[in-house]
Amino acid sequence: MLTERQRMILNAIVDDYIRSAEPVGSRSISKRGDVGFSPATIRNEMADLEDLGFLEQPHTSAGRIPSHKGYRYYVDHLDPIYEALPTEQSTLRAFFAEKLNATEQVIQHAAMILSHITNYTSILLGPEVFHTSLRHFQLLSLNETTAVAIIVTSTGQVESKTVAVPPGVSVSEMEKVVNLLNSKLINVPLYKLKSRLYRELGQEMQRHLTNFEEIMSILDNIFVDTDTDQRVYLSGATNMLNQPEFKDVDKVKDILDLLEETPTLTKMMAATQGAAGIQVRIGTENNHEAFANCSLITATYSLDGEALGTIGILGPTRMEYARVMSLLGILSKDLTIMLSKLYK
Amino acid sequence: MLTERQRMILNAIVDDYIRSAEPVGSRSISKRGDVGFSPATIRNEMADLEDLGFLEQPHTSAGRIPSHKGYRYYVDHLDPIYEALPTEQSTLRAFFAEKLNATEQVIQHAAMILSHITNYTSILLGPEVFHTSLRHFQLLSLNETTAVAIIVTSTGQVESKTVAVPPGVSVSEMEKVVNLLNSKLINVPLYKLKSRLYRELGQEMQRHLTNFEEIMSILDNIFVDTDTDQRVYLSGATNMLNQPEFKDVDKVKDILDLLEETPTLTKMMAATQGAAGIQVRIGTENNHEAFANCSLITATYSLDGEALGTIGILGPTRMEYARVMSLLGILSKDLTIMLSKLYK
DNA sequence: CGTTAGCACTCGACTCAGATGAGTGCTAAC
DNA sequence: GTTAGCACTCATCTGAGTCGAGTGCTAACG
Repeated sequence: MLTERQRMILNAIVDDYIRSAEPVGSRSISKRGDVGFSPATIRNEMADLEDLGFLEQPHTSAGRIPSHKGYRYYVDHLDPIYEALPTEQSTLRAFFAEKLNATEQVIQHAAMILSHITNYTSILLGPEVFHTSLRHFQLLSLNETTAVAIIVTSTGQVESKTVAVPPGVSVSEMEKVVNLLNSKLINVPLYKLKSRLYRELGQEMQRHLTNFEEIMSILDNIFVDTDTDQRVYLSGATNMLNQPEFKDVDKVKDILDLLEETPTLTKMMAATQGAAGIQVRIGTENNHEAFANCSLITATYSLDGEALGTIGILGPTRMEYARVMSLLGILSKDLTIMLSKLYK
Repeated sequence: MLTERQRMILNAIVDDYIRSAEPVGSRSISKRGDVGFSPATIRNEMADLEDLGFLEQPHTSAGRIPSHKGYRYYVDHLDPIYEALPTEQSTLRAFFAEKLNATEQVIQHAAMILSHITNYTSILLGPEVFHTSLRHFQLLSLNETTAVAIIVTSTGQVESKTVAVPPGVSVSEMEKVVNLLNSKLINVPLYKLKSRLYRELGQEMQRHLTNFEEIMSILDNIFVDTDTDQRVYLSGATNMLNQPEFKDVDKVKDILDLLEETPTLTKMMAATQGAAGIQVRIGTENNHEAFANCSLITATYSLDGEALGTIGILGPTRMEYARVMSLLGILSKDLTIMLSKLYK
């Protein structure tokens, strides 16, 4: 589709623009050395690239900037063997040297490191509780009307939920249920918990319990959120303010607002959950008005070969794709290794 | 210290400036009606107020803006019977109509409501785990080397921590300790837990346990953070960007950065913990460079007459003190009532 | 025929001078 | 003590002029 020379020129323009955030002119490309042509020749090619939709011109007599299509081409044809700087790699490795023994801590800390190294905003999705399994269940009554349910998952996460207990349900009855769950449903994945509960234990419970209906509704209540609730960790949101394209408050306000909306974030991050490798969504590919000038790069970490969560970096469309992709690749692999060490 | 007329003029200037964010001139004060003097007279008084340090002038031929001292005077002499608008009050009340039954949910939701109503940033400090007492303790082994400790407090909060288990410590031994804690230390405030543990149970444990030292170090590990860890909830950070004085990215960057630093926030919020009533800290009174142009208004909510946590609003020094103070007053009282209903 | 030098042209960014007007301080009169 | 009047200040706005980076086009070159 593009000639080799066009490819090189497009590449040079994107590179330059990523560094400078200013429209790139034919002269500066020519001077770089890696494209050995005169400005005039490059101008001709640039005009062609603009016709093809890879470049844009803010106004006549300005240089060119990459269009979304241009970024997309750039990313799709990126040199795959690019390696992050050794200093960055070592910072990242140092993180894994630290002894952290709770999943949540690990993820949270990873988010911080990632935003610090990259100078962009990091968004991490915690382990998908959905796919972990039940390790221990407990119901503790707080007073006459409320109780707290505690679920410990196979990854050592502790989820708790306070629920209302209808009058008439006794402590001893609840204990029966808890014992039943702990003896029969250990190691069942959480997303199967509800159906297994009904299918296998329904009859037995009905026999043992006088307030079957009420107790079932309590359990429903407990498991309703737990299995969709993927915790999202955000770090370095204010790094957005460092970007020259967002030096105008109005432009960055919508972005930061959206970052405060955890449900939306979760949904956005989960969109590529399961896809292998490193995903890049450029500008409008994010399907959010506010992120029209942002790119999101994501990777997945896993446990036992099953995707657990997602790590991502949000930056301007003019972001250092190669560097960030390399770093995310390293971190996702290391997270996978670290988590499996923790829970094997 | 100030004459009645000076007080009125200062009041009028602060009011006007809070609304308009623009330096206030003598003419506009005169036209308001509540100060029945000509611009010339008001000008004279304004000059005096500036000499006294209550007002500042951005430049000759501009109006006056309140100095920190001016705001301080304004706040200290605020009409104490100011009432928030009925519509705002009803929004706030509606919040308490919702049935929420976990402390954490309540606080988090309150933070959201508060930032929405006020259009400022809300910072809430969750119940001080420190002062709640132990309701239930549990240690669950995850694999050979790690275990998860679960602490349920009297307010129904569930705190968990994953800890490393040194080799040689057996499950049965840990169970002994757990049983001991649950039978002897229930209802002991968390901050006394460690000392009680050593004083009362040290001997007994030493008798029962072969690995006394190791187990004690695990317990130390578990209780070390729990008692200082006050969770902070932030909402509406981006509301800062709405303020005209922060329309410059550089000015707001430091503020948002500081808001991301939870430990600093916690410390700042806890600074007035325990003080009765509504506290206002204006500009540099916050002891943070970045908040030099911000004011923080806080109130405390409690349980059983003991301060549990703090709710606060952060805004520009030019913030609607009366309105916010009224709203915080209402919310803190209602929170106190709601929490005591939940846990009595 | 692809490449390049040359040149006229475009247009945002910057600068500077003048006009505008909100607001002040001072003085003198009420 | 209060106020009208007035000269003065100074940030903001406006428009003209300049600058320069960058373009597109044409003609010449190898």
